[in-house]
Amino acid sequence: MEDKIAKIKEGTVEVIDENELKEILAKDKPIAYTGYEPSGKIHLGHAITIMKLKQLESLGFKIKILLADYHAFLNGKGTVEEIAETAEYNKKCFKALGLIENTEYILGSEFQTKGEYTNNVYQLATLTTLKRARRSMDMVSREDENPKVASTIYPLMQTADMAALECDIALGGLEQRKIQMLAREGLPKLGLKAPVCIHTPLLHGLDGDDKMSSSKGNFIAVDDSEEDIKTKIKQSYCPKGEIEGNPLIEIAEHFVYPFEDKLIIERPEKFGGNLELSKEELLKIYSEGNLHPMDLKNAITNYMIEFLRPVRKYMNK
RNA sequence: CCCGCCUUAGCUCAAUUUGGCAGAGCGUUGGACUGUAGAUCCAAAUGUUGCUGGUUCAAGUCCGGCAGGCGGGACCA
Repeated sequence: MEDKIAKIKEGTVEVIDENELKEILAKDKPIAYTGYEPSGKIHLGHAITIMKLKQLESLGFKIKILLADYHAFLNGKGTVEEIAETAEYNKKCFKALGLIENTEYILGSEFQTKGEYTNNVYQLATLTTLKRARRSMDMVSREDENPKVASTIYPLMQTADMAALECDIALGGLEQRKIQMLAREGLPKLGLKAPVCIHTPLLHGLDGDDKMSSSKGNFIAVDDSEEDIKTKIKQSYCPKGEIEGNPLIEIAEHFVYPFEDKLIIERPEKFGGNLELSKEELLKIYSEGNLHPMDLKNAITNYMIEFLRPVRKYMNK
């Protein structure tokens, strides 16, 4: 039990609430869900949550992935038809990342117009202030000079989703935090049980921006070609000696060390020869300025090309 | 339904009272400097001026219509 909790917490920012998590772990087949707005590219940021879902699956959870087509529509991401296509593509990406057999993929529009669901949304609408709803969308909403009513319906629907999907855990990136907290507050008011909310950290963009995001093009997509991975990493922001906000250090933390004890760094003799670094060693040597950024970049490039090889393979078949 | 205002490069905005070759900053791209990127320096690219009709030798600029947006008013039997 304690062991499971430690595993679940690993690589997350917060679990709200840990005591409730214990109760959930006692259940027979608890349900964990994450919702994704269909997106043109599935990138490493998405992959962090997918990997966490995989882990939850291995710990006995049933996984539900919401392909949130209506949410994307409300967020101005395109026409319903375009979004439906993107959703199919995303589903394939998620499968390529390993969520194949025991994962239930659910299209939002399949249930988000039903009576009980919309009733919950209307109930929540009477309980939620405009400001609170808008504020919850700060990190999620597409920036819009003229914000639409849609952006305030969005968090209410996300709350209703949790009830409809009967989830015990709602997993999401940290940008979801305010919506999730709104949900934890709102659901009990409807006499419903709020899920445990788990938030994963946000990856910095390759350009050093606060957030890796498909709209900014500062990401590595899970199905990027080897060439794309190379050039993207080569052009990445990577200040010497700095660990904080360094996207390549973050990639190492989230994509290398959960799976490998050592990161292999190959470099010519004139630069000191090859190295194999544990996480602690990497952080130490890099922050001391004793590992050249280019060596780190080359190592991460080689690693990520291999890491994502099965994904590319799956996507191409 | 009525009135007023707004719409110019990817973004923020210029374009002299009184029509005269559509510009800047940021961003983007390319080079220089670095064993990476960034910073810095140098260079370059980018426009159906919301759409549409008209006046004029000449319209971003003046007139009409339309669309979208913002603000207000009216209606509240």
